[in-house]
Amino acid sequence: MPDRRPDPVFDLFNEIGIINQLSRAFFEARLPKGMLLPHFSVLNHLARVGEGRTPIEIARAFQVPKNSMTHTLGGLEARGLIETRPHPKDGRSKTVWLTDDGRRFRADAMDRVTRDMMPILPAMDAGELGTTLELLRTLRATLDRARD
Amino acid sequence: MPDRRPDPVFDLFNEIGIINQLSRAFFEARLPKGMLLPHFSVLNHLARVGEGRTPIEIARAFQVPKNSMTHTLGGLEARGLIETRPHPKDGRSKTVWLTDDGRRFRADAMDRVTRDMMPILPAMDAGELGTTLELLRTLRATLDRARD
DNA sequence: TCAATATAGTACGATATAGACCTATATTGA
DNA sequence: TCAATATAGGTCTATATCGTACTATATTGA
Repeated sequence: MPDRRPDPVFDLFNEIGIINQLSRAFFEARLPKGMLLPHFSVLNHLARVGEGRTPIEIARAFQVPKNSMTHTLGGLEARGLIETRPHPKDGRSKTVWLTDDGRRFRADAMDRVTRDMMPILPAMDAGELGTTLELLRTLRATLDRARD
Repeated sequence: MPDRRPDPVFDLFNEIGIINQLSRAFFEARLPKGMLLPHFSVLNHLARVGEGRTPIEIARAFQVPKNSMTHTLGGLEARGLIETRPHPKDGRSKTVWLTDDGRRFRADAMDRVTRDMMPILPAMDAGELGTTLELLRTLRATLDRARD
């Protein structure tokens, strides 16, 4: 008879929630006042995945409501770290680009966080890290599909 | 020469952030209007780990600021799902207990969420799940220690 | 073709989250 | 012992988050 209550999955969500809190705190302690994790995450996303994305694409990538992303992008634009241009094909939409300041800011922040992250890494086995990432990606895809 | 940029760990944090969003949405879609994931999480924590905890202990368990926990507990108390009693040993503190309504509510919500979670489970290998939980607990402990 | 519907983004409002500061009680150590 | 310090919890405030409703543009299909 299979377990009727999937405790391990609840434990997993619980652990994920706690690590989310801790990593948010870790990052934000290394960002200037007023900059939050979502700001850094979006800059990083643009630098890694590519600029010229639309706000809705970015919102989907982070699985946050588009309103939240509008707000985050507003903060970045007010600080001059991104700029938006009209969408060449879709009049309803627009595209998001890093400014030079934004690129610089992101690189600096990344350096700072990376440096302080280094001592943490040895605690984790590379193989297990791979397995973990794989499982989390599966879980993410499944949850994504489960969302009617 | 080792990788100077711990991409996999950043990827891990990123995946964790996204799953956090998705699981929050999954749970909240199955809770009555106005009830949020933190409310359910605290009820569940009390039921599983034990009642009679102080607010500060609960805040530490979830790694959220005590103010946030005060707010969450306030919501639960206003709905009659928990009650607080003075701390027997510490006049500054108090203890948190489930009410009968709270126990009932938590059991019902758990049933609903568990039922809808069932189809998701086969996507995950039990062994990998164990490895993942272990690694995340290590990471959590490390981050916890890194926090000066 | 063009009416019906879908989608991108925004404005507004409600509420969660969390920082700074305050009060009361506990703990510590000279 | 008791002054100095630490801790639990709350208040006040700022802001992040996100739901609802709206406008403008795109897409669809009869």
